[in-house]
Amino acid sequence: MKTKKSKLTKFQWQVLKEAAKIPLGQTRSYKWIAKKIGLPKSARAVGQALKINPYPLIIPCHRVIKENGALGGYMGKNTTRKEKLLNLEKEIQNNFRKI
DNA sequence: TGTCCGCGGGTGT
DNA sequence: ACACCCGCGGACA
Repeated sequence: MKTKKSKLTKFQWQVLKEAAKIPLGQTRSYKWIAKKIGLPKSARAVGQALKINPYPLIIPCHRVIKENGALGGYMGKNTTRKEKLLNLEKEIQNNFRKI
């Protein structure tokens, strides 16, 4: 992927924004976001958008899972990353509650 | 439960 | 402009 312009399309931003709105420890499905941006059938494009997200630190792409509950994929099919990250977020929630 | 097709958009050629 | 790709989803066998 060249992405020499590093400029994402409107669609991409919509997906990233919705993903960024996902509360800590919460999860959303690709379709959920797709519907949110007005394209309920573009779950695929949503996943691709999250994949190419330029700000993985602020875009909780690991919070986005499949509609059937599966983690879908994070790096290929290594859903282990997602599980760990989601579990970590659970701890973060717990920390907030403690404070 | 496993496989196939369709949908929507991206990127490369 | 065309073809292939993708971290899906739903239907069908």
